[in-house]
Amino acid sequence: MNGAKMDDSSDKPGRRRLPSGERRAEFIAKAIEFFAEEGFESSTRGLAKKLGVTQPLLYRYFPSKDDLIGEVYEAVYVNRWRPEWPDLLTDRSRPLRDRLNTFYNVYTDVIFNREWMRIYLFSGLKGVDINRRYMKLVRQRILEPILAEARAELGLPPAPATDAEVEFAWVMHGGIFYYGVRDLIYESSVSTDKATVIADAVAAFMAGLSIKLTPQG
Amino acid sequence: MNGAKMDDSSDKPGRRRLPSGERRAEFIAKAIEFFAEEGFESSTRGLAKKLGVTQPLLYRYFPSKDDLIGEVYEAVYVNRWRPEWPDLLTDRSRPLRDRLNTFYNVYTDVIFNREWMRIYLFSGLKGVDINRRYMKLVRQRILEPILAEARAELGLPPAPATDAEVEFAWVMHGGIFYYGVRDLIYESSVSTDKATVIADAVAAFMAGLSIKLTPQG
DNA sequence: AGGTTTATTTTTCAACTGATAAATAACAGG
DNA sequence: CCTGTTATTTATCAGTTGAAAAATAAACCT
Repeated sequence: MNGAKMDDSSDKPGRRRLPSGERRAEFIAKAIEFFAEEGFESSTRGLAKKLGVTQPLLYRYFPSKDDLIGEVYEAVYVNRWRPEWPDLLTDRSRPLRDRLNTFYNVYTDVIFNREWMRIYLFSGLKGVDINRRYMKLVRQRILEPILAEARAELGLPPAPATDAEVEFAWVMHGGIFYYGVRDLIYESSVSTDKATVIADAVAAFMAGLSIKLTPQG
Repeated sequence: MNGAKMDDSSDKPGRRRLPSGERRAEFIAKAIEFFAEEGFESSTRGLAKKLGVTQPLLYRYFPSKDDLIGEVYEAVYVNRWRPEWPDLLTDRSRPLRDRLNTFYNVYTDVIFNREWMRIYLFSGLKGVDINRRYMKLVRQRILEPILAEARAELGLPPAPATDAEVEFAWVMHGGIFYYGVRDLIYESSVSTDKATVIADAVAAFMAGLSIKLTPQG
C-alpha cells in the first residue's frame, strides 16, 4: 500500500510531497474516519498524527477546523446520496412491498456503516441544520413518494400525504434506522440479519398503512 | 425562587455556603443540563460559571470530571427508570393494544425531553457500555414481556421470544424513539401529536406481529 | 466571644488547543 | 546545475483545559 520507496526499513517518509488535489482528498477521507471515531471536538493534531503529517499543514488546505468539518459533511451527506434511489420506489411494474424491500436494502447498504452513522449522530448533536436538511431530503424524496405509491396501489386517488401519514412512514424509517444504530453505534449484538428486519418492518408498515388509508379495513 | 435575601438589587451572592449534600445535588442537576446542551467535552469552567461557583469547587465534590459524568449517567438512566413500567404491560384485564399505548405514553413522558435524549446520544457516542446496559434493560423488562403477552393474547403457548421477534419489537420501539429524536434533537417540526404516533406504531406492530406469530394470518 | 470545622475562593501548573509566520526542502522547467 | 514554485516542517502564540495546593471566610459549637 505504501510502497513508494524500495527501502522501507524505517518507514519515516520524512517529507512526502503530494500534489495538492490528492493531498486534499486524502485529508478529507481520513478526517471522516477520524472525526467519526473521535468526535468533532477532537484535536487537529490528532488528525495530523493519523495522517502522518504536521498539524499546520491542515491549515494550508482548509482555512479553519470548521471548514474541514464542512467538507466532511459534504462528503458524507451529499456525495453518498444516490439520486436514483427514488426511482426504485416508483417502478409500478412491481408490488410496492418488493420495491420497499429493495430500496431499504440498498439504502442501508450505504448508510449502515460506522462512519456514516457516527458522523450523522455527532453532527446532529453539534448543530441541527445539516441533519434537518438531510431529513427534509428523506421526507421529500423517500417518504412522500412511498405514501403516494401506497395510495396508488390501494386504488385511492392521488392526494398529498397528510402529516399523520408522513409520521407513520417515519416510524418505519426510524425503526430501521435505529436497528443500524444498535448494531453499529451501540454494538449491541443484533442477531437477526438486516434483510429480515427490513422485510418485517415493511410488512408491518404496509399492514398498518392499509388500515390507516382505508378506514374500513 | 431565589428569595433568600430581601435585597437582591445586585445578585452577587459572593460566597453562598451550602450544606454539602444540597450542593452536590445542585451540581449534578445543573451538570445534566449543562452536559446535555454542550456535550461532555465541554469545560468544567463552563459548568462552574453556570453554577455561579468557581471551578475548583467541583473537585471538592467529585474526584474527576469523569466521576461527575458518571453521576450524571446515574441520575438520568438509573433514577428516572420506573420499576412499575413492566406492570403496565402485564395487566391482562386489558387488551394488549391498550396496555402498549398506555406504556409508551408514560414511558415517553419521561424520556422525551431534551436532557434525557441528548445525554443518551452523547453517552452512546462517548462509550457504549452505559447504553448497552440500558438497552439490555429495555429488552428484558419491556420488549420480551411485550412478546410474551402477545403470545398469550393470541392463544399461543408460552415460549421464549425468538431473536427475530425481539428485533421486530425493537423496530416499533426504535420507531417511536426516533420520533422523539426528530422532535427534540433535530427540532424537526413534527406535526402529529405523540399519542397518535404511538397509537399508529402500536397498531402496525400488532398487525405485523400477528402475521409473524401465526403464519396462517 | 473564641475556636474548630469545612465550604469556598484564589493562585498556579503543565498539557493541550486552533491558528499564524517563518524556515526548509522537494519537485519542475530551463 | 540553477532557479523559482510550493508542499511541508519548525517555531511560536495566546487561550483553554483538568487538576492540585494553599489561602480565606462562613457557619457551627461551646
